[in-house]
Amino acid sequence: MLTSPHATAGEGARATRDRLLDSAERLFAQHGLAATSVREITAEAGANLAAVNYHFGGKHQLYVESFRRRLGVLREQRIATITETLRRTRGARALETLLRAFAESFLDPLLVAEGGRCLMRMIQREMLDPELPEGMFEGELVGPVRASLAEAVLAIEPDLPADHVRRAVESFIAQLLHLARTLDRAGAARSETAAHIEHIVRFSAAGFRACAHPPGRRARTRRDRG
Amino acid sequence: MLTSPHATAGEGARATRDRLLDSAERLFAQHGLAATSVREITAEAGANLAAVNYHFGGKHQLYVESFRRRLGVLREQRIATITETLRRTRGARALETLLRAFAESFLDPLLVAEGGRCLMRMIQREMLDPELPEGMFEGELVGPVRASLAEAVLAIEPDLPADHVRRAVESFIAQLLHLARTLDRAGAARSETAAHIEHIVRFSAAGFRACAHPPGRRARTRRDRG
DNA sequence: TTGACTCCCATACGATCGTTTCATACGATT
DNA sequence: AATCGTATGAAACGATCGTATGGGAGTCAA
Repeated sequence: MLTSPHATAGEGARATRDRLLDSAERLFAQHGLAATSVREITAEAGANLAAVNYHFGGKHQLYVESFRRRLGVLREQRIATITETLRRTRGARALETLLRAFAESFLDPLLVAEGGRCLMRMIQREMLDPELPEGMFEGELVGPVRASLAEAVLAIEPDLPADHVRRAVESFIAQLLHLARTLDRAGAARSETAAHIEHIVRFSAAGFRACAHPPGRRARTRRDRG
Repeated sequence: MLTSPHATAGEGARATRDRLLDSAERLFAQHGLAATSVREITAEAGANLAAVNYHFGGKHQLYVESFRRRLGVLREQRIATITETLRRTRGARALETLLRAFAESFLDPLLVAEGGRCLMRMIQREMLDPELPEGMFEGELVGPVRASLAEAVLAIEPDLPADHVRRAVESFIAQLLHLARTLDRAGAARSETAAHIEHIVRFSAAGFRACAHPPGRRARTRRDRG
């Protein structure tokens, strides 16, 4: 009702469809798929109850669509951060710089307090109760980003065993996800968050370097305070 | 119907109540509070639909009760692992030993494949959508365990700044939670899991030691390959 | 035997859910 | 002007939800 009742056909349709996606994203993030009713979504979007089935064919497909809309850009954004940082970073502290840049990029959607907060919650939910088509989440976001980050770390620290790096990337991301959960519940002060990121970077950089040959002695890559 | 229809009054009642708790725990863990119906629970427990309201006063209180039943023993079990390991461990690798013991204790409920798997999922859910009374989860499990582990690490590595240790404990637990999620979805082979635990221990031990004085130079506690 | 109490059952109630149906209004096309 | 496809609206459908109700079976004390 904010715009003219119908506008031109195509334009009006797009508006309703997008308003549904926006409301759905917010509500699905807040309460989950099962606990969000179509009536809630359409009411918040200022649309008719039947609009969801008309535009998307059902509640579940609206859920998938509201997810798909974000997955691609999030993936490209994160990978771009990685390759960009890798391109212009050299020196003994390159690993820390890379991890810091990725961490900030990773948590950025959460800090802007805008619609970004939603996506992070949707991701956490999807990790617990997968509702997306098989492999969509892993294939379109998690897998590529993980691979890109591991590759970048290996470019910086070529002496580390690839297997160790892959696991360390998991450890690093696990901490970021955990911090994201914490921030999501109690939106901490910006400075406090920066300190937390700095901790994760230092903690993880040491962890990345903590292994040269898996079984026996510790890493001694001479890059350790060169 | 497995036992005699009623048995003695007290005994029969206890049986139904406990069967409800068991089924509720499993189903709440699998699908969440909202997505689990009272009818499902009572059907699986072989009880009447009204039994939930009779014994617990409602669905939500059954949820809380099925949680409370486990929180205390889990907390004591984890703290006991910490203090016990701390008591009988000395030497340069004491930190690794402590972390390994805690990690195995932490993931143990997941590996037994019995009812333990449930609790882990319930915890992950509770971290996303808190349904328990305010502070119950944090106060009865998370807080005490976190404090106990931080204290133990400080006893082993007294030179580390307490602030850093507290954050590092978070980082360590974040990795365990992440691994728990992974194991929960795709129950990996036992050996694969052991290797993953070993990685987390080494990664985290390095992270714990990665800081002597927060801003400037790295930790050099001389314990690093003494 | 009676009454009180505990536990369980079958059933019903009101609410809410996702989805479907049918009717209408508008712009574009012929 | 007549027609068609698109977008929306109001209303209803059948299903399922959590909870409430009333009664029956069992035990125990008086």
